[in-house]
Amino acid sequence: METTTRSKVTIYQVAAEAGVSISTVSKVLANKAGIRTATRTRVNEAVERLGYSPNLMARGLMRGQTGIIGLLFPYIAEQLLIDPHLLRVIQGIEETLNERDYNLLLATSKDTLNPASSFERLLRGHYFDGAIIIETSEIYGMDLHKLLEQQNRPWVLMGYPAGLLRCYAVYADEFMGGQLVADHLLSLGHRRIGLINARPQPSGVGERVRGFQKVLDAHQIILDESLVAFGNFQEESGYRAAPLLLQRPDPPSAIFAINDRMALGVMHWAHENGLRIPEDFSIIGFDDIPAAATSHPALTTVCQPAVEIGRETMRLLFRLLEGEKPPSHIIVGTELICRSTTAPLKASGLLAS
Amino acid sequence: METTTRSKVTIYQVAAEAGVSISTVSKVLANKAGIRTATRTRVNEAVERLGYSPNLMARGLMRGQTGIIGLLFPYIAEQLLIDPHLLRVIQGIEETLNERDYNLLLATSKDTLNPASSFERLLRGHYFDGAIIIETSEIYGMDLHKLLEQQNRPWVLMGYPAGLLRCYAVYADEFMGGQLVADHLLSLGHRRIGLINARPQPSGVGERVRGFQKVLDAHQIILDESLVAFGNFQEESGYRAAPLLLQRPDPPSAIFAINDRMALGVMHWAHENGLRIPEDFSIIGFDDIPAAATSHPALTTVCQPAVEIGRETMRLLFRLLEGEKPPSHIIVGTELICRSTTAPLKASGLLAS
DNA sequence: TTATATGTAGAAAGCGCTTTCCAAACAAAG
DNA sequence: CTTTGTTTGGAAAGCGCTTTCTACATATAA
Repeated sequence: METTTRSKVTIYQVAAEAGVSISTVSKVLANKAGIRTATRTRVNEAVERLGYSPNLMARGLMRGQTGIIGLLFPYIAEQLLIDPHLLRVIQGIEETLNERDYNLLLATSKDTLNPASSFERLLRGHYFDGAIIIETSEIYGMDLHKLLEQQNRPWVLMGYPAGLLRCYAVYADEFMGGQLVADHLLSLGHRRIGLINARPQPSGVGERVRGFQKVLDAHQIILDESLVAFGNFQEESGYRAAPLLLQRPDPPSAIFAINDRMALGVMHWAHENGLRIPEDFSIIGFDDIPAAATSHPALTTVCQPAVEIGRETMRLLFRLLEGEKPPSHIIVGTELICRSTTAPLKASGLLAS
Repeated sequence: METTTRSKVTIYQVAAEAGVSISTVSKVLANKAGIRTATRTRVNEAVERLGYSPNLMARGLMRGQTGIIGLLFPYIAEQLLIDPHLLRVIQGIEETLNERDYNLLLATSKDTLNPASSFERLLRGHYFDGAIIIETSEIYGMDLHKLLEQQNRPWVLMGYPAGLLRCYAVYADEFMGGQLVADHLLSLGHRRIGLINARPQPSGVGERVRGFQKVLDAHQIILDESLVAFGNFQEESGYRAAPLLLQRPDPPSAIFAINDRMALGVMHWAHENGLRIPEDFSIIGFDDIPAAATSHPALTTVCQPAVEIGRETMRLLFRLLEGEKPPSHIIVGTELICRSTTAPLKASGLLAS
């Protein structure tokens, strides 16, 4: 408790305490050459004794950079509730941030009338050295990137750069994810496959369907239009879509729900209606939300390497900050998480055939 | 695109453009008296034309305050996955923050060796005017508050101030929540009540049990020791605890799980084992996580007014920043969310009796 | 010994702003 | 016409730091 620390201790007190000038203190702190070891230790001791730490505002002002990275995350609460994996992304960002001496300033507008306003204030305030923008459908409405470019500061989009192609972006290969799903189902022998799609569809999600479709096409399998239902990403909508596919006279032997929550909804319905998974039909989701691992049976799904996406995003931003000219898009692979809701066709079959 | 904006526009350019001194510009921007309206508009026009916005670092340096509130949130990703309601708290904080011109700097250490380090850097850097600390069991290990006091900056704890009583804190009345649960169950006629407790138990959670206990005591109902199971807050652990209570010869007619996830686990087990809710037994959770509303049947639970907690936390911090001497603890009420997993005793009863 | 190189520390400028204080300028009063 | 009061705007100091440039030692070479 009783440190010598008293209110504001500045570089001047340290200099006085060590009997040197403030320039010397500054140089010691920045570990610059040209200071005798004896002086150096003297300063360091003074710093220790006074419990000094530099005022980052003053430093930022002088250096012309702040050591702060802005994270522009519109509607954070809503988004995270929908997409818990974004949390992992933040984690990856944070990790990489802490390796260097950067800090995260979180901006999360929820002003529906003018979502840019709070961002704008931050952006224009010269607070950050660079920014990361979490992609949400909302951001396309605001002239964020125009603002960002005006500010002449690097920024990268974490997410699918729909309609915003001339920017740096890091995102998961959802197309590949869709392919993985199709490959998996096909390799299990399924040919009659249902799809639970959704609309409106955030930019990247369409890729899941396109990748899926592509593999089916390559195998000359036609995705029966009548086997496609639409939901809204909520579990409830999967629950409602399930009977549309499963109560037909010719139900699919496998279903791809383009996100886990809807898949879980289907499972729910199946359970309540006496259908066994994967004996009666296989189901596969997308996202690998926490609930996917704990559902009964555990859901086979596709996982986005969220932490890695966060890391890569920060890394890209750092390269930009260092004046490099890095690749503009970084796409990280997805992975099939094979659990217990998918099984070979022979074991399945609602149809006797 | 083609705004007049070019690289760095400072107060000097604005002054030149408007044909006044920088002091005048500064005064206009701060809306101070003593400037003729004509001059004022001239300056404002110049600001507009150049797209100027002040450098917040410089301003912060002069004013001695930064306009930044630090949010110290250890292990954010892990925590939010466990407690989605913390998201709402952040939302409440953000709202209140945006009303004034403050910004949120997020510090989320995950450095297991020395969790304080990243916080410490921030804290000592004079970056924030004040801080909010999200209570996690981890924070008690670090000498955060010592550091905070040394920095001489106000801070408030968002959470139950276990062992840290001499601080400002805002938290939910979990004791009251426990009482609500007991009242509800009792009013439905239940007398034989099971409890799914957990350990280790974060500070505030114990209050749920204590409140619950108190009401039972008041009604001279003895909480049968053998009707108490322990989990670890995960759904899985509720699933495992369920048979311990429900497969007894004398099962309870109602169960209080001290969090929703465990309650959901119990429901899961019940469903798989042919028990109907609420016909065969009632169950009630705590937290009101999103899944509680969408479960089948929807879970009766207790809700913490998370957004309000966030708001109150910020409000308390603002009062502190303004030099007031506000009450040190603010406890906001909890609320029973009555859904479909609880029913009067007559309709229940695994026992024929 | 003088000339030159090298190592070390301080003086001073300045980052972009706020704020105090002072000087005009003008109006009102004596 | 002077005195006093009231606006209104600018000069200047300074927030706490970094960085360049200069000055002084001391060491090396001629």
